[in-house]
Amino acid sequence: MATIYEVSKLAGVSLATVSRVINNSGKVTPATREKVEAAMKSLGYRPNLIAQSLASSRSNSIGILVPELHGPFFGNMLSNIEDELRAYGKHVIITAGHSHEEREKEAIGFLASRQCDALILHVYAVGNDYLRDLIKGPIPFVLMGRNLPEIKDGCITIDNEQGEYLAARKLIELGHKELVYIAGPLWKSDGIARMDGFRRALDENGLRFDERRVAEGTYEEASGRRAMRELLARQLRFTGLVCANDEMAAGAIAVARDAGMKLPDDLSVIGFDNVFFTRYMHPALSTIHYPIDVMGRMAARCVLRDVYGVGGLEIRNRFEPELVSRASTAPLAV
Amino acid sequence: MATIYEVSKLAGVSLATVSRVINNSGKVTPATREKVEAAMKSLGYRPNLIAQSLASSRSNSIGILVPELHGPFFGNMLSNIEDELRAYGKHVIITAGHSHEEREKEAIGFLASRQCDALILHVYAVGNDYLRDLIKGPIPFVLMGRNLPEIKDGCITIDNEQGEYLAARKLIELGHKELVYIAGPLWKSDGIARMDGFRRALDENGLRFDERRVAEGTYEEASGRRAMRELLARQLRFTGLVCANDEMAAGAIAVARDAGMKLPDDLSVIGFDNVFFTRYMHPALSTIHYPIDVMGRMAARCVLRDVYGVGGLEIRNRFEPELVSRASTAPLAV
DNA sequence: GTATAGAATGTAACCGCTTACATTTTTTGG
DNA sequence: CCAAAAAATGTAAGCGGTTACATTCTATAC
Repeated sequence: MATIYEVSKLAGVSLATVSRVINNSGKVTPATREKVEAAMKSLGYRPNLIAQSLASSRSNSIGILVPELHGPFFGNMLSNIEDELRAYGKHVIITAGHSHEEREKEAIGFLASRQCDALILHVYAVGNDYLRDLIKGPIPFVLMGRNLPEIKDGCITIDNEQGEYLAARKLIELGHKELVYIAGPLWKSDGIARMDGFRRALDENGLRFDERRVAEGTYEEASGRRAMRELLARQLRFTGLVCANDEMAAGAIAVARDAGMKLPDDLSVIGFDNVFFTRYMHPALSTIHYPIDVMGRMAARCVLRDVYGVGGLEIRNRFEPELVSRASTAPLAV
Repeated sequence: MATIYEVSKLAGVSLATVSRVINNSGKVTPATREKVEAAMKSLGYRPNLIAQSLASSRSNSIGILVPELHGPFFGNMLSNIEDELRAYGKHVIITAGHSHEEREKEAIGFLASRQCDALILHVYAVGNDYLRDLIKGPIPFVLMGRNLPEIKDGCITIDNEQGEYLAARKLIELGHKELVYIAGPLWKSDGIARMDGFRRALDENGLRFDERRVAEGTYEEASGRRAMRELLARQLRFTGLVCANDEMAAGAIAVARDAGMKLPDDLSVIGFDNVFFTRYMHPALSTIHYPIDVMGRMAARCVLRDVYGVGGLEIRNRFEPELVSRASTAPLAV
């Protein structure tokens, strides 16, 4: 690989001048610029980003930390973040934290030592205190799916409580009075918020919240299956199922079918997130739309604005979930 | 952020010694090692990976290029690659090429200037000649889903032709004689191979291959819908549908249903890839298993072996697709 | 106790670039 | 045509590490 030094020699100018044309900074005569560019081309020169970063203490790369790389949810987010950032010549370094405290911390450490200019964090396991300490650190970050009052403008959130409220209310409006709930992990803030929303819908409609009608899952499909089995084993009667996310809904549906239930005749089901495959399901799954794609873009724009001083970007921090009504929810059969 | 210099001062040793304990290289007395470690801890020191890379021309990071970050397929691959690499303290830089020649090349350029120690490439658009040139370059790479004879040991592939052969044969064995095919993009090598496999199954069973019974898609769900509409518009009779991947199958199924077909009674469908959501579909989709997870791991191991000299790794380069029989395929109704 | 090999540590150049500042060249105005 | 200001270019000191080589220390053998 050719270095800046060879370019400067070939072009007959100094290192500084070459650097100037690379970065489009400072004044350079069109004539010399041309000479330098010709030299660069003829050598196939590409700046060494590592050296640039070290010298300028700016890496033009943004670290992203998500719980998982697979699955239907985060890929979408990553894709949009990368898109938005690339348009401004920024790059992403992606890593997974697996919702595990130590691994999340380690990942943040890695991204930091990698000299990321900023971080986009979708974390569950680390505590707010840890994040508050992180604010004091040198590297700015934006937080997804989680609110930290200290950095309000750097949080991209959605109203999970309201979302699940809408979901449960939908079933109630359809006439269902006997509901069960498959919750997300109740140590995660969104898991709690969603369950709260479910409960509020019951309260507002004079239905009793009953712990026996709730089973906790992990947001994974298999846990949805497990949860549904538990629920069935409890011998309750129910005609409506609210799931804290779509994957668990998919799992629960499979088990319900095995148990002989017909959808949506015997059981109406509603999920949460509106991931892409809900449309492929049969019946297509009703759900709550979580605009993770837009939210990813917004996180990227926060970085662009706060770290790189890009102006004129339209940014929203707070999102409202929306009901998506499909075929998996039907009026209660009389 | 503390630097190595501060550590060395606090510990009362030289830079070199600190470097030695960081890298566990060379000889260091237990006593001094302890002093240094204490100093590092008390300063909260973390080596600057950028500086390390520059000095050592080894970045411990591997560049990954995939067509897309979203969708059901590549997330799985990324997840497994990252897992495997992390276990050896290596890190990934992920980027998307969108099956677009310029963007793929640009991405490779970026990863190269980022001083990646190696690349894992899942590319479609760049030609073999370009890849051959890349071999001559300084940065080793492994190729996924594509074969380049020059670097046989660095290719992780699957027999796409055989896979689609199995798929079509399955339907034929079930008694279906009137098949249609929704192909992948026919400019992609796997798109072609899969169609070849479909054709071979017909040939071997005395069925005629008819271009009117083929519609080309892009591997995306929407294109599966489009393709199915085309097929229906042609007024052919068919009882079996082979799709070049699962997403298109999902789209095609939705359209077939809208047209009044019942699955699997009126139509048997088989996909390809065995992505996670095929199990959530109803009827669950028969498909061809593509072990992208294991293949990701293997790619990672190639890098570990070839670039970092890790020994004793079990590595497979060539994979055989396997038929996964589920409920979407049924014997032809008489 | 001393010579000597081997182990531990230190010194300083270098990785490829940026950038503050110094120097040279060009432009401008009287 | 010359001085002063402005513009273009050059010089050299880092950025935070690694590493070849030089130096110092320790242990061993006689």
